[in-house]
Amino acid sequence: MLKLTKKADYGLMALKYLAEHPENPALSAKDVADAYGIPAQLLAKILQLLTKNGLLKSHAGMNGGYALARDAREISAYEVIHAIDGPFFITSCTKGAKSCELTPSCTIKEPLARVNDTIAGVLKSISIQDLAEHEQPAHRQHAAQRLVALTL
Amino acid sequence: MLKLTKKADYGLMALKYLAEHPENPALSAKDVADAYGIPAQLLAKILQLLTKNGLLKSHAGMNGGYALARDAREISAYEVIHAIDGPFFITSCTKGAKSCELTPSCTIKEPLARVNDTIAGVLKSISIQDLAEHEQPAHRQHAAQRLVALTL
DNA sequence: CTATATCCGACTTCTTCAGTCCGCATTCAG
DNA sequence: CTGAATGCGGACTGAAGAAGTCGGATATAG
Repeated sequence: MLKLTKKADYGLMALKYLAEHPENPALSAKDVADAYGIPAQLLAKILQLLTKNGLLKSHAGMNGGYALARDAREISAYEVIHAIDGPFFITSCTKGAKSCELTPSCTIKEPLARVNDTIAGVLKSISIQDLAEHEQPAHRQHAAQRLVALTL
Repeated sequence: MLKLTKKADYGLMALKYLAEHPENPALSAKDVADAYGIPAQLLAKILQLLTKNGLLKSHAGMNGGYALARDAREISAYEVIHAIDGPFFITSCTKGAKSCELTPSCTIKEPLARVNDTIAGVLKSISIQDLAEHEQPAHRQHAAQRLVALTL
């Protein structure tokens, strides 16, 4: 509950790895999988998804592989998760399509939708570059601290 | 992925319902279940969990039922979710017990742990009272807006 | 005593996640 | 041209967790 799937995790790791090795024109799925001890075939499918969603560029054939489609700063964790796991909603009864069947109106949803937006906002604010840098940029740390101060 | 379980949803709804009916000394699981169209036996187990974790007070026997153990302002959404679904971690490899087995060190975890804390902070800031009130308190809306501004 | 409650463990069913398998298409080296 | 390396993509299996059910024990008001 409230957990990222391993696929999303793997995807983030893979993009981070690519961001850390910009010298290579293309790294194969196997390269990345070996680097992290991830099942290669599984990672392959994940990278394919990311390619289909425009986050990666792929090149088939020998010495082929994947490379970031954009600068690492321009790819957010949100995009990665969204590409792999699809749109996320905190609540089971997403008010998107057919809303909540239960009850007149589960008024609970409205505040939780706001939580949902907040989480999405935080994830959008984190770039692959941020993951690749071992030290977090200072301004982000401060933002996080003030954020907690505000919301508590 | 990244979704609340229905149990947690149900728990929040039930607490909200109790908060909206402070005049009743105790409402039975069936009362609440009927009000929302939730399976009664399932909700019963959820309320038992909440009781065991000190969020509700129970009274067996005829005219028995449940009541909030504290003021609705003093019960956070975080507590409810935690009581029902256990401790939550965004990442599969929680750095709690045995940390991540994969790889030297999946450095990805550190930034995501911060996201985790942020989400927890937001959930802690929301009380059952907030859910029960149809209008969100203004200061909280502003906080959320500033939060997004800061983190984006 | 009885009806209505909570309490609690075991169980089934359903869905989703994680991972595998296999065949096909693309590209490059020799 | 051929073969190896790679991406592409559907189908499948097994395991885990979520959702919900069942049955029985205990407590309590009338």
